[in-house]
Amino acid sequence: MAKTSIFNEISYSDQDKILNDFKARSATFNKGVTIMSNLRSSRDFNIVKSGTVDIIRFNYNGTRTIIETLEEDDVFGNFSSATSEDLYVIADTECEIISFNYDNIFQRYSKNIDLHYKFNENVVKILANKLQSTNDRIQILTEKTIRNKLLNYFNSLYKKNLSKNITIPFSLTNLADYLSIDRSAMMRELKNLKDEGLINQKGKKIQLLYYIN
Amino acid sequence: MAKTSIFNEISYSDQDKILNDFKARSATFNKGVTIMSNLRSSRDFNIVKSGTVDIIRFNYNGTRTIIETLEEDDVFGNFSSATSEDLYVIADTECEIISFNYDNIFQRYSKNIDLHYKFNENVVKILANKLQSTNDRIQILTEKTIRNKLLNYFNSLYKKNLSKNITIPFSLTNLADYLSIDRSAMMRELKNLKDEGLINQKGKKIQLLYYIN
DNA sequence: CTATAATTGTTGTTTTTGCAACAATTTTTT
DNA sequence: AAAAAATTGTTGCAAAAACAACAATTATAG
Repeated sequence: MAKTSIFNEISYSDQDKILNDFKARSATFNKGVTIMSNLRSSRDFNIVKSGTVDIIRFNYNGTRTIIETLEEDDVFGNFSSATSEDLYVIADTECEIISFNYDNIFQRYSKNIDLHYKFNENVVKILANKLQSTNDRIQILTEKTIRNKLLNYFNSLYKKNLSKNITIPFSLTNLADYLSIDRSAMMRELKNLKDEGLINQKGKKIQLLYYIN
Repeated sequence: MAKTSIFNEISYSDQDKILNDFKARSATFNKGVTIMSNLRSSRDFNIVKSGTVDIIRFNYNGTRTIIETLEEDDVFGNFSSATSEDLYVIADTECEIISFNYDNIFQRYSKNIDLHYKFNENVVKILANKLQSTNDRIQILTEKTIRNKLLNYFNSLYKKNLSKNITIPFSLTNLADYLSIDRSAMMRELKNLKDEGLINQKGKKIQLLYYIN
């Protein structure tokens, strides 16, 4: 199941019809702007059409954590977070967001229904995909040691890019947070991996020196 | 978004039409039987119509871990697992499973299309729901201490049942596995929680004595 | 261009967790 | 009903991770 875009196999003119029929809203946001402040209670299904977006949790101590970084064609909505979390969606770069209301998507129209059906198919595929990457994340988190979390995470990047030269898509500080481990402990473990000749690392650039698969 | 069944708002006679149009297969399995042995490579979308099934991973050391326990109306498919995992689906009790092939679901028929559209709506809602509970699980796993993992997990059960008297739905051994913590360390922490008067616990029965929300 | 903020890199110490091993209890099988 | 298997409950000890604190480097903003 390869990555599907919401408008996969839908022509531009048909895309317009869909946007129109489903009363979708399109908006552009400048870098740093808060796109949404209460993701959990949103009734929208949103697509990142261009740019990148961060999903962020503010911790009780005032610090903020990046839960996820989304790129073009990624989607977000209330399904993106746990039931008790309250998340913010923030523009990481200038970006365009298209928003559908759930109720509108499921409204059946006599016209263009074939088209709507295709759109729904894409939505299903995207959600199934997202579910799979969420499960990937769970597998990483269930690893018991920091070393195994790191190696598992590196492998997932390796599989995505099919290259042993990988670049962490966020800061090391955020990586520690993403893997739910202490940053200094992670740095120590990265050093161990380097000393043992398993990886090269300089900042976010990592080269895997071990045999995979 | 309340829990949706795949046939939500679809009459029995219409359900038959859907099963027929989409060439769904229905099968009954006895307790203990392996329903599927290679979930990751499955091209099916499956629904538990009755009974309960376990999704299981066999660890390299020969032990098995329950990844998930599914009940009536729950669904499973290749989206249920991480890309590198190979999982087994096993009947926990006698159960009936309905399987759809992805390609068939997305085929458009001129007849009954309204019905198919409704079915697709339900599929979307179910996947969105599943994504949310998966995110709940991630939130629990990202807790740093065993105590916080336990309390977070208890809270999720509390929210589900709206009662402070909760029953762990699997053995304590499996609970430790689910939370990805050492069993003995978990038992120790349960004892601490009891000693501090935060909970009562006897086997799988737990009573929450602390203030929630 | 300089000052300020953020991130990275490092280390010692404390706390938590995992491991191992075993007895007690409960459940399942024969 | 007895035997076998699985689960629960405990503990000492070793290993791993978190915490804390700070210097060095890099990025950002005025």
